[in-house]
Amino acid sequence: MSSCSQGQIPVDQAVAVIENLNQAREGANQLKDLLKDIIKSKPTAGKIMDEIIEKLSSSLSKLECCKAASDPGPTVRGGSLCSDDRRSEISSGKRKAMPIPISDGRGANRRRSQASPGKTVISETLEDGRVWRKYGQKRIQSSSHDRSYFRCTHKHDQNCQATRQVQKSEEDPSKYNITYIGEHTCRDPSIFHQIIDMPDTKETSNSFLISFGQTSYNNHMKTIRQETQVQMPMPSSLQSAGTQDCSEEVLSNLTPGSSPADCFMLGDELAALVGPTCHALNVGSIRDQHDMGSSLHSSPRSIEMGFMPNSFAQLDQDYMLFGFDKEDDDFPTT
DNA sequence: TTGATTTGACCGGT
DNA sequence: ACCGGTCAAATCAA
Repeated sequence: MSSCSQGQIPVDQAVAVIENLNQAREGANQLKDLLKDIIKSKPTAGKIMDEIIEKLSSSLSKLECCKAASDPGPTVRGGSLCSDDRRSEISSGKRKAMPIPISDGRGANRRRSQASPGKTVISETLEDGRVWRKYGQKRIQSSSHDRSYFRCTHKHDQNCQATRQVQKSEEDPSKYNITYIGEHTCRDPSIFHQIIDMPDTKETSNSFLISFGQTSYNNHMKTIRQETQVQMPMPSSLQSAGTQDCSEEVLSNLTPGSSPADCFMLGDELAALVGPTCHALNVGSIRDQHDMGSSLHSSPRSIEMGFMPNSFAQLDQDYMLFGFDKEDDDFPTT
């Protein structure tokens, strides 16, 4: 049985969905074009259209990846999943003095095939909601600006193959041309926002959010269905005393600018705060469930904790997320 | 101390 | 041989 790598959607259905999404995106683009005069006077309308198109594109790319994953095809990097695990072999000293045997993988397909140019976007910011790690920078012949190379932070811990290339725009150096290559296969909590953004999808029907903060979590959170959201003031004891321990099985999902010290333990106090309003959450027992995947994501503006029973593969089911704003600004959208 | 960035070297494709 | 993508030691920063 051929199915997507997440084991959720049969490929034949995925193909049909891709077809529908393509038509929907095409229609949205046409609609945007037709409404361009209205969009000029009401930029919000244009923004909404852009978001719709973006969501469709995002869903499409995920499904395309899903479909591609089911087809036998060339591997991205010579089929080696651990091609750069050579650090342990080169213990110390200059690399120049260390001849590398062909058999260790260095002779493998090191350069990515140019047959897959990736998806290029122009952005004023490098932020896109993902956590990237820079691994190189090169002066490019055809450009006056250097090109920077980023890989997903979770390349090693989750074998995520996503990379991006960032280059300042030739036309407008204040903007960046960002080329995304490969799909994220990691489960970065940043994508929780994308899930939360889609209140009508199946994904959120089983998700829960507790948001602490002086104001609503942000505009994203306003879209969450009422029955799965609990708003409450930030407990003072969590602001201070609760920050010293981080014994959860926390993945390295911290965004730049954050620190491990931002993590905190959710305890019985929170369970008491949640109370019967959110009886589906057995907060007191969460930290005792060792087979539960959990992750923590923090940024200068918010802290989120996600808990997924059993494995990341079941992200869509019984997913729980906690978060609160440190400030009452809108959460950065990317 | 640990994780991220820098930067020259290495390597494969053209 | 050249170009561009990636590696990894050195360095930086928190």
